[in-house]
Amino acid sequence: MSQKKANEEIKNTCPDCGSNDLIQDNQRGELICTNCGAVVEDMIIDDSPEWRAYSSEERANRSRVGSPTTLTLHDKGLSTQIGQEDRDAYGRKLSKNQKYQFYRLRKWDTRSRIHSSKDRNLTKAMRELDRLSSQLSLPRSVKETASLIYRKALNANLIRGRSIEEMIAASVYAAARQRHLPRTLDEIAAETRMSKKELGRAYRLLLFELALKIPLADPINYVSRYAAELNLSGKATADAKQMINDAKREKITTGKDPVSLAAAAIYISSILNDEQLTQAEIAEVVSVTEVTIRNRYKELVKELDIASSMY
DNA sequence: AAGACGAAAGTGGTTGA
DNA sequence: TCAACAACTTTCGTCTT
Repeated sequence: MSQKKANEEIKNTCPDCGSNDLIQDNQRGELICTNCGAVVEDMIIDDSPEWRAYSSEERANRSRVGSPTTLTLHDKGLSTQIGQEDRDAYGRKLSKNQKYQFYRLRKWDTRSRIHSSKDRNLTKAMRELDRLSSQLSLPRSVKETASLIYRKALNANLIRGRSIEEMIAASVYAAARQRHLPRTLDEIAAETRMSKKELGRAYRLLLFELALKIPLADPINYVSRYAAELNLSGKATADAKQMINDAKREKITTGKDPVSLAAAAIYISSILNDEQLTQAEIAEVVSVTEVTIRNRYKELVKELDIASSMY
């Protein structure tokens, strides 16, 4: 029971919302509130046992049972289910009477599991989240974060009157940015049935109502992504990032679409490193116009005195 | 002929009176 | 609520390689 002891040092209520519903994420070393998504504690130590078993008896005693809980299932993956087989534990067929009993049990088991409208909503929402995040090939961390944001929105009664799809998409957008793997509004809108405009509106609602703290989209994150897509060398990618940093220092990044800045930096860097990409190629994969890339890159060249290193 | 260039006109969103 | 505005887009004719 030395494990219990270690855990007593750790908080068990969320300072943000007072919920006791905290889960420990040992991969990231964080204690997270499942109600509002706040990180209650970080840098915690994974004290789950690394058990060894020397006999089958020990193994039976020490096995850990069940799958890890996950926020992407509406009940966090904790529920039990009554099996569909009409047989008892010994594999014998059930009598007619028993069969009927089990039918009713199953029915009520399902009903109680998915009973509240919130739960029903979440069930649908998590399915949609699954679909969307795999379409966008988003990693698990983003998915979990999106799920947290959505739960928070649900608790704040922001979903009623709006479509689940809409709010899930907005949550995904927010989560991707929070995790520094931004997807553009366009990319997400393309995978859903709504416009960039509607998505943006839903996202702003989330931002405002939930007071989410989301870092401004950093062009550097887009540089990594798009440079990889354009097969730019590591050196050229690093140069492009450096360029963005210089641009930030020169105050010329505010108000500009971070995507177009990334595009311009990639363009310049590709030329400087003898890996010349055409404006059209870049425009294609980052989905801004050539004209915009031109404008941005002219500006960068001028403000950062890049011309001198070109000749 | 492909790519780069930039002018002109239009769009959607933000800001400030 | 309206007008001004900045960023971005679309389109297109022209220059450069």
